[in-house]
Amino acid sequence: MARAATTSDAFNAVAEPRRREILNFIALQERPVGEIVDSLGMEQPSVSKHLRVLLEVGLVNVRRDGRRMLYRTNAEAIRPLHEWTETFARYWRHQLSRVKERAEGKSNPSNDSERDFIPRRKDDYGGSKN
Amino acid sequence: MARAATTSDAFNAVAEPRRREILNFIALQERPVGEIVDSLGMEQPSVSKHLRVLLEVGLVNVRRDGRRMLYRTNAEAIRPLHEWTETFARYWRHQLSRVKERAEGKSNPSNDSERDFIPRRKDDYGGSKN
DNA sequence: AAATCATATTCCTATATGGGTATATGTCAA
DNA sequence: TTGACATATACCCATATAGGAATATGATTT
Repeated sequence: MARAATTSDAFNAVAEPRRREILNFIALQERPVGEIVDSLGMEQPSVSKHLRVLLEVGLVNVRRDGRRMLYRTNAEAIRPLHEWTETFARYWRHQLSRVKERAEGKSNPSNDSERDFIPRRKDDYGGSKN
Repeated sequence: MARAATTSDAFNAVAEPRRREILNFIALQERPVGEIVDSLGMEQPSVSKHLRVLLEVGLVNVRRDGRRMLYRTNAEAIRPLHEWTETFARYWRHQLSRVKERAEGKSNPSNDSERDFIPRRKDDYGGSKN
C-alpha cells in the first residue's frame, strides 16, 4: 500500500506546507484564487489543485462571485488536529521541572544510554537493485 | 516533484494514522518495540519503520535496555503542530455567535451561492490516457 | 561458539502525489 | 456571438511511500 491520500483527512491535507500557507492566508477573509496566486507566488494550477484538496477534506469553503471563486478557511476542520496535539500539551507543560534538574546538573547525559542521533543506513532506502 | 518525505517534518510524520497511534501509546511511558507490536496489532517491521520515521523528525526518543529498545514520545516535537493549529482556535471559539444567528434563522443557506459539496471530476485523476 | 530473543533493514511493488504545461470550462463584456 | 478574464482539469513524470516477506544485526544466555 502506498501513502494515504492527501484527501483522506485533515492531517494528510495540512502536511503540505503550501496548503498551510494558503490556509493561513485565507483564514481572516475569503479571497479569490488569483489573489492567492499573486500573494503566495505559486502557479495558478497549483493553487487550484491545493484548494481542491482542502475543499475535499472540508478545510475550506467556496463561494462564487461572478467569474471568481472566493475561498476561505473553515477553521472548524482544524479542530481535530488541535485536539490531538492538545493531548500532548500536558507533557511539555510539565517539562519545566526537567529543565530545572538540568540546570542543576543533576545527571550526566553521556553517562547513560540515552540516545537521540539517528544511525546512518547503509543504503539510502531508495529500493532498486538489479 | 512528488510528495514531501514523511521525514521532512512533524506535520508529514504524523499524517500517518498508525504513527499517531504509536505516539499516543508511548506518550506516558517508554515501551519496547514488541509491546507496541502486540498492543497495536501491527507487524514488527512496520512498527520499526514507523519508529524510524518518528525518530528522524525527533518525535520519539530511544534508549537501549539489553536487547530491547525502549521508545518514548517526545511531546516537545509536537509543539509546532499545536501552535500552528492554535492560531486558528480563535476562529472556532468565535463561532458561537454564528451558531446563534443560525438558530434564529437569520439567513437561508440555500438562497446564496455558499457551497460545500465537491463537484465530481470526469476522470478520477489517475493519470493515464493511452 | 551456538542457539535464541528483540529489532532493524533490505527488496519489491502498487499507489498517490506535486509541479509544469496545455487546455477545458464558466462567466461577463462588447 | 466573439473575446477576454478567472479557474479548474488533463497529462506526463520523478519520487516517496507503506505493507509484506525474508533476512541481517545486536545482545544475552547456555
